[in-house]
Amino acid sequence: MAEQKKLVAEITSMDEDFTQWYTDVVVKAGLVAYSHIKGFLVYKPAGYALWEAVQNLLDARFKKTGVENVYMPLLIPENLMAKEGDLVNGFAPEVAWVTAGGSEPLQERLCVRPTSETVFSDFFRTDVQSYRDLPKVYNQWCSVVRWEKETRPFLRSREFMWQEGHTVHASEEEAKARTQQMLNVYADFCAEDLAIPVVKGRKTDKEKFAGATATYTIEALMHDGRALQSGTSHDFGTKFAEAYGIQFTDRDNKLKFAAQTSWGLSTRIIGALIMVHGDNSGLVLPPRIAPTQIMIVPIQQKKAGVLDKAYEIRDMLKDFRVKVDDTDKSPGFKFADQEMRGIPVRIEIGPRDMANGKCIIARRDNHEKTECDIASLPEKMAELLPQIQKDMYDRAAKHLEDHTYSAATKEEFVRLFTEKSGFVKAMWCGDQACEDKIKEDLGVTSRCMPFQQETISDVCVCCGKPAKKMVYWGRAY
RNA sequence: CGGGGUGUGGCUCAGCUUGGCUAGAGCGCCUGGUUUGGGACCAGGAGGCCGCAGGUUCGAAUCCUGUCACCCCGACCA
Repeated sequence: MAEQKKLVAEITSMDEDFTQWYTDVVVKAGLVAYSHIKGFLVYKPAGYALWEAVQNLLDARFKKTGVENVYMPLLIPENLMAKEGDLVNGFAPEVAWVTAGGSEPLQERLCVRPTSETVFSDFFRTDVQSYRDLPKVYNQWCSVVRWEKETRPFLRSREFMWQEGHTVHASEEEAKARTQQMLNVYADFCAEDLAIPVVKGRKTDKEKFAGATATYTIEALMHDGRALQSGTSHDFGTKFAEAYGIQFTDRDNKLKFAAQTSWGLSTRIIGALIMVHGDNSGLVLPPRIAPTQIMIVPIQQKKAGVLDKAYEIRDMLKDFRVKVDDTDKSPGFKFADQEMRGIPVRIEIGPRDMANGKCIIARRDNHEKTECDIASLPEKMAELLPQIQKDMYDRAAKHLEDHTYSAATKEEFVRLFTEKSGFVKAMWCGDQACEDKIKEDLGVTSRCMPFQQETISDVCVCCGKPAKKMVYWGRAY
């Protein structure tokens, strides 16, 4: 039953053309539609439901750590944006501007937020006066705009939805602890809810967020061996506080600059979900995130009692997110369509099964079909859905492991990136010139300096000087 | 921003080179019927200022000029 043959004719095989496969899945699974503006997407119900599920699961994790949600303005005056030099320079090329209100030109142009450090900082400036006001652990769910030149659904769009957390603290240690805490929230969310294993680490100075003192990241590996930065957490130290004047009086009656963090995870994570778990029949959703977990397909649904039985099964399974496909499409169409959409479990029920009180259960992740007593379905599903979740994580973890290589020498490094796709662990001297050269020569970037360091050799894989850090390298989306 | 390509019913495209009748196909959609365990079939039906503006011509989807948009490939990015 676990046949690999392509059951759905409309999508390109992922081995043939991974990029085209991705586009086909995104469109055919009904996640998004293109709009009239490049890089701005219509999120259809199936796509938005995924984002809602991300929001619900992640927000619940945030709240457990004391996060409060707020909302900040969409537009930022140019002078406010300009106060922190690195940030402006970092985002300047991709900012969209509002220059007129109605028919009147504006005195000062307004930028559509590419990220909200500036507005949060400006707000904190007046809102924080005493150590008693700290910490403030805020988050907003919103969309931001970055005028990207090349766009891909979910992976890189000009408008994208995300959450951005912004916090202020009385000490730099506390801020640093918060960045790591949130990075762990992201990593746990990916592993437990999305069944996506990630590598946790710190970004090099070249790759870090404009204006941050340190950027931490979770990096995931897609099915084609390319890396995707899936969530970031930034430590600002007191840098923004100094630029925006966020000072507070501490216990010792001294005026001090506050320490800040920010952390974000975007709709890009949906791209990761597609590219980590998807197969040649389409999307494959882990049960915990799947908007619909079980779809019941009645066979010969016009025969007396069949639809009633399907609804009866649905009611038995009301602890799960379950639906009956009672459209008048043929069963074959429904099977293929639901596979395209990634629904984790399908239950087939027809006259043949009804006669002996059984039904067919089909797993989306491995195409396995089994027979099951209708009466024992609730227990069976309570067991099967977590099993699928676990199997999907294990498969992704094995893929990550199998596609993570080590290179001790430059020759090995070059060979691996020429012959293989995935992460390559290699030593680095800490000099940006080597990062630049590696990018130039191989099109490969440093993904992160993992928290779990190893010593592969003593010297930099690029220049041969003494090594400072072990780095995960990869081709990134 | 540089190089290449494409704009024709909801979608994928044909027609354009060599201007000419009422602009076509497949898919999808609607109605009715027969079907239903891996993308069903029959019959009937609806739907198009040919991206936009101007020009040439008796006549333009087709030729010319301009313009806009999108796609692909490179330099920048969650």
